[in-house]
Amino acid sequence: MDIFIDFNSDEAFYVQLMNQIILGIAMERIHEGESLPSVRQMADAVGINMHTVNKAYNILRQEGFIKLDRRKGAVISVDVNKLRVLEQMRRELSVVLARGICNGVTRKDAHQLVDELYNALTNCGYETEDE
Amino acid sequence: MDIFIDFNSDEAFYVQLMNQIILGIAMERIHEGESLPSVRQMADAVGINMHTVNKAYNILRQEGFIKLDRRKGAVISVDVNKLRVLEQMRRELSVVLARGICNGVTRKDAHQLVDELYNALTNCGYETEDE
DNA sequence: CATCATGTTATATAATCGATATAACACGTG
DNA sequence: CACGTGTTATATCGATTATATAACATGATG
Repeated sequence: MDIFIDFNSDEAFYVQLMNQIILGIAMERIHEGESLPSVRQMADAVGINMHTVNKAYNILRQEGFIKLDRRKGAVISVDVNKLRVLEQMRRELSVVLARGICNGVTRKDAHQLVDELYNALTNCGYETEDE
Repeated sequence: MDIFIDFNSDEAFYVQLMNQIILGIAMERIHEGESLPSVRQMADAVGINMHTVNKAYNILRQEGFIKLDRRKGAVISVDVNKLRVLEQMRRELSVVLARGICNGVTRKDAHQLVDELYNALTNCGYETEDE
């Protein structure tokens, strides 16, 4: 998991860290059962403070992406909760889609974007069907 | 345009205001050429400060949703920039989709969600095609 | 057992952000 | 002119973000 913090971004460091870890899990660049670097190691590696990393890890735990174990550190362990996540997606997506609709993004465009991102995240080709 | 600010939300007031206006434009509850209430009227109406409304209006102008005219106030005037918005959508969507993928949201689920929201926003039925 | 690294917790500080308040200015309209 | 408008300038207050230093309990290692 190579993580890069953009110090000029307007996104908080802990949010950048969280997002990249979530992307990493989705892209299977890190797998269930594997551990993230310790808060101090991660902090050193990406150049931010220990407590900022700790904050990110704790929210990730709270959201069910990792489990914190004093022995094994921050272990990837997704507590699948499809309904909860679908609700969260619905809320965030509605505004994103509205922005698009105002700017001429068609339904087809939106689906194409979803497919594109889905492929990029799952690396399983160009098929539109997945079940 | 009836706008409601959730004072208990963790979302900033000016973000809530922006989002509801963008949703309003997408849903055609307010149309190109029409004006939003003045910053002071809007502030009174929803119960927040004038400067908070001003901040929202200015960002909306900066993002090309309205034009500020001393005569006509905040006029809806979408400066269509599909490419810019698609880039923004790509960035925001990737994290949303990654969250979903980690939680068992399939490609089909994602498309279904897009369709559902697209229908809700555009009120044009249940068709999956739109061009 | 002693050492070490770990997560955790507690403070403290500085900078930034969000929200409000008051005031003033330039401008267009009635 | 008087009024409402957007705009700008300060000031204040609280919360958030990020850092820093320190301490503690615990698991692993030698």
